[in-house]
Amino acid sequence: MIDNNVNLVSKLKEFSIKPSIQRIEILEYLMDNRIHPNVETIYSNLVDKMPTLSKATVYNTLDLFAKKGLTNRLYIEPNEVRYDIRKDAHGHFKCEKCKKIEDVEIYNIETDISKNGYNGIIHAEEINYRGICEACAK
Amino acid sequence: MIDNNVNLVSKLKEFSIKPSIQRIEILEYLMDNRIHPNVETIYSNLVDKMPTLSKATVYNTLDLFAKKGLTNRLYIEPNEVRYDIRKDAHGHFKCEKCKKIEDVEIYNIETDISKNGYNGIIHAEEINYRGICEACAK
DNA sequence: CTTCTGATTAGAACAATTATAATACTATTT
DNA sequence: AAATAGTATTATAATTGTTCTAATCAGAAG
Repeated sequence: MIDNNVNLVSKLKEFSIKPSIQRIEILEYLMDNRIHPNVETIYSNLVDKMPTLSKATVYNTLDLFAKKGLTNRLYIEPNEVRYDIRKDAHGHFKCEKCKKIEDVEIYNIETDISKNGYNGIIHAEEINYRGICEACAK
Repeated sequence: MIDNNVNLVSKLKEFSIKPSIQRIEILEYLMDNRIHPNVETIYSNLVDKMPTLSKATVYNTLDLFAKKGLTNRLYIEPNEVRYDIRKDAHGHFKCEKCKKIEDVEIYNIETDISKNGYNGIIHAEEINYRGICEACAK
């Protein structure tokens, strides 16, 4: 546990984020639960452990994480932001039946629009699919 | 005008949508304004012409259009759904400065995840970029 | 110890969306 | 033409994710 916290703290420091108990706990939750959670899910899972936690803190923390490049914001849901700590290029699949969001591997991808003559500055890229997932399809 | 409406009506029928005045007007707005509007924008632009229009009708109509495959719902914004009538494969670029959403062409794209061994049923695909657009970048 | 800055909180405010119940319209059948 | 059934539309309330704001807290700096 202590050893684990050392890792979490150094992870935060690696991204120039000052560690606080709330930030460590939120980071730990994200790393242990790769389910692309929303703020509500994160909050309700941590509030038992940290009774003084507020939703605003979760929002603030995740905004900070995103700004520092530690997490990505996912806009795959119409009405809520999801968060993903996995940083390598991959896509997401939202199952319309079971509602789960899965990572999907995307090989051979060529979506670098700068190679297509686009000269804007790209900060983030997101590839989303919607449909029926493998488990629900059969 | 009458001629134009004929086109709009046949477009609706092509997608098995029963024409109504509201549906014709909303479709016309989408075809004339390729700005990926949200419900609010569509509503406020049409309410002068059709004073009895309600937002619920706009929501219902766009949900119907999406279900029938006439439009796509875009989740590029955190808290609101945008609508796009263009149906060929392309991406979207949201400028964080001027807030505009542009279409971006994506050539050489290989995002067909079924080719990567994914066996789910894909209903929709979305590729979003965020950053600073060409106009704001220079 | 005091001051200052940034972190955190709690709760109000806001805005997009959905749900619901009532009303109006349209087409069909009698 | 009248009655009926089914759909379209409305108006409003309710819900919900997010942001804002003012107050408090914790820790660092002087």
